[in-house]
Amino acid sequence: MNEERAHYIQKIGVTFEKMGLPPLPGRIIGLLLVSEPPHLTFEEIISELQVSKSAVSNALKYLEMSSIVEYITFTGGRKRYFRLSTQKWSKFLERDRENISSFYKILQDVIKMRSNDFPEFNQSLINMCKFYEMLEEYYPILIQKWHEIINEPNTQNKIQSSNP
Amino acid sequence: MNEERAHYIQKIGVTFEKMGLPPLPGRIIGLLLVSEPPHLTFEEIISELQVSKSAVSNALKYLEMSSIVEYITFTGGRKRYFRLSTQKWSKFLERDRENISSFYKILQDVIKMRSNDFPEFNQSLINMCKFYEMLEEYYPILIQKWHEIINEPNTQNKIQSSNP
DNA sequence: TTACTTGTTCTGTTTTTACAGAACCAGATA
DNA sequence: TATCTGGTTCTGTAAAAACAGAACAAGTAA
Repeated sequence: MNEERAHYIQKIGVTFEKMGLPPLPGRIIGLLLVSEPPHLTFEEIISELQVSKSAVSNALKYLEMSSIVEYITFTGGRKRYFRLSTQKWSKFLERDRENISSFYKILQDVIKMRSNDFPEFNQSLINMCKFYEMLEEYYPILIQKWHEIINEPNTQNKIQSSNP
Repeated sequence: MNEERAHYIQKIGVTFEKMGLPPLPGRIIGLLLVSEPPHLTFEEIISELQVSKSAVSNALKYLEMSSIVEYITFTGGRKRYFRLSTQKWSKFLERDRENISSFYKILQDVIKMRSNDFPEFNQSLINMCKFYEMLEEYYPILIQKWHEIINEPNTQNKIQSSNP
């Protein structure tokens, strides 16, 4: 575990904490991002991050439920290799959107509940609503566009990495 | 404090908790959304939510720093009336985007750090990056569009609320 | 069968968070 | 000046979160 790696794992960890994940899941994401290979065993995670089995077990359970991590097994082996689930990545992104969308629904209810005694405030709530409407409208388009871009065969193999 | 109001305050509170806010700030947002008038004094917040002065003081400090709540004073009075800062609302939204953007920067660094030994994984990281690039590109456009929509004078006064 | 590998689950501890209560303080008022 | 109003800050506490360590379980190998 060299300095730079440890630094990134740390940094990625706090970034994901800010996004609402517990600390260890955040650091596991960091570890799996910088690891070569990008799949690690249970024990490797423990020894790299110096945490207990139980903590790792719970953190991995959390990450699997959140569609962030999955595991694979190699030929016949019972041992699991955990890795970032890049396929389901967009599913994870959607979690934020669910919060947004649930707040949007609440806002609509609130607007209906309110009297007309404070029209300025009501209007600003309506304006907020409009923003979320736009978000709901454009987000699926964005996802769609993204799938188009990453499936373009001519860019598919343009892998750029500085280390040879 | 009637049933329906209390229910919404609760619901809004948990929604904002999921978005990373502490419980009381979340409930204060809920309270200020359903209150008529939409501005309340320090004491009113205390008596409505049945919490301590210190808790409210800290929660309001937190909400002001987050650009969610501001206060106004009426003619000469020393008393502050706290309300949702609907002007700065988009600033609050931007906080999420800052997390996203900081993760995007990390991702770019990680891609540079990695060897070419696992090109498939590297490619999926690059694809993730592309999604964030798109987000960074379209979000400001969305904000811009939103401002255009809410400033259209013909829709400005179309206030629709069910209660007369 | 025993024993080992690969985790999981349970129990307890440490740390952090959220809040209460009281002391405190600054400006307005009497 | 003292006193009241409108908060803030300090100190302590209860509850929750994050984790460690040990016991446990399920499959594999010997």
